[in-house]
Amino acid sequence: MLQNRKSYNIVLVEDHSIFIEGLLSVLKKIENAKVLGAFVSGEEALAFLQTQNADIVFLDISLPGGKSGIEICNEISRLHRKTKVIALSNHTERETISEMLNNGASGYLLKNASVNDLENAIEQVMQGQCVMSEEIRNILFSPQAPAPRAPRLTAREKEILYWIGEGLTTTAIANKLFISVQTVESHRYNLLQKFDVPNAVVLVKKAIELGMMKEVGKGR
Amino acid sequence: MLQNRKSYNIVLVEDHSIFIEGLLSVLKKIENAKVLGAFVSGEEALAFLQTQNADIVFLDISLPGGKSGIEICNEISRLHRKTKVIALSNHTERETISEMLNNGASGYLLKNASVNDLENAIEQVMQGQCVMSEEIRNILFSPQAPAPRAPRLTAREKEILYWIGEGLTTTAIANKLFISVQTVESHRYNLLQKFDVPNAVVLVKKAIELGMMKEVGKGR
DNA sequence: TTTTTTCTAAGGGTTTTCCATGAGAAGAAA
DNA sequence: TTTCTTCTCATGGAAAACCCTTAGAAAAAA
Repeated sequence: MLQNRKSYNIVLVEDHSIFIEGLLSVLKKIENAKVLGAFVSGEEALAFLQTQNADIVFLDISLPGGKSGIEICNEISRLHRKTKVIALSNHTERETISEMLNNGASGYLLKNASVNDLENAIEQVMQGQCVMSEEIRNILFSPQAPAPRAPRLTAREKEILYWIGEGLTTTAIANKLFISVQTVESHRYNLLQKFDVPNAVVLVKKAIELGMMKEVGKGR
Repeated sequence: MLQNRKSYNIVLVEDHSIFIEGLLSVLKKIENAKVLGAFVSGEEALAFLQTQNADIVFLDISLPGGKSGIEICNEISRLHRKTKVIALSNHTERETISEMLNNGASGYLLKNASVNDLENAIEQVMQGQCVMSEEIRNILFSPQAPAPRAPRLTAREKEILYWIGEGLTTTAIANKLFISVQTVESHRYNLLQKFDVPNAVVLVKKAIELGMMKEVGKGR
């Protein structure tokens, strides 16, 4: 193969120095892999990429400093179209994985990947394919968890919901938001309808399960 | 120092092969460290330790196979008194950390440890001291999360609480439990008192936070 | 066997929530 | 501009929750 002639330029972004050592050591064994640099933060890697072109970036998701791997991934693939990003992480949440792929990653490997996995990944990604660990594939393509779909709430409803969760009565909420009691009751009623629940207790419980009770509506 | 003459025999237990590579590479740089073997599962390591003595075992917590790092740690320190175990993990939950230490670990390092950290850890542990990453120390010795102490509930109260959480009305609960509505109301009232909350919404919310809503009271 | 806790139940009143529907105004989207 | 969505407010009645105290019986603990 022609491509085997030239070696691929690789950049590592990873905050665990021991793991970097491992990657270096492993990549050394892969003949057409050449590591240009290893960086602890995404910002450093971005700066480096402005000076040199890389073919592949192995990118961790949990990074120190302001930007997460997801943001870094987005920037790399925006600014350096030819550079392929392969996520290298232990995160197995469906959400995280698709975030990463949606932000331009060409692959997603778990950190327990073998040398072979790495080698294959490099090869495939350079051929324009998308690679991911078996486990990741399973997570991504397994039958969606039976859609615990959250109702779409309006801004006001989120606010009301929040205060209900704080234990305020309808009257108290009305006073706090400077609107009439009837209005709050309307929102309350609509919330119960949207969530299809019989009362505020189950409403809040369900909202918590759906992760919708996190400081919603405080500001306005 | 005398101790520098002989090298420490080290065993690695870790299921991420790349990380093992990193460890090997890093430990190679530490003069008096000698790696006897690296194992993917705890069972393998235990078997190995029956044939050879190790001074130090670097032990991951999440391991494939039946036994967790915590169990392995326990067995190693029970069966091989002279062998020191250093946990090498990314888990930062107070619970996990103290579990590990209670089961005989002499140290707890995070996986983002540097070469220096490793070197120091080896040295200190061999001198009979206990080592841990700065972050771990902080977690362990930081002021206990102000004890979100859960009220002690009676069996009946747990049951009532559960059904409130399921959205049943007082009457419905009374019917379900074959007791009078007044009784249920009493329990309800007492629950609000014990939790010091104004209504059932906050009651359930707080109970969820305290982990008290898990299949409570279903059986009786 | 006392003492304590828990479960049971009641009274009687106040407050809050829930139901269901209608409807005007303002802003955003088509 | 027209349509859609959201926010607003209202009515009026039914149901449920909350308040607080008292109290007997049974079970558990001391």
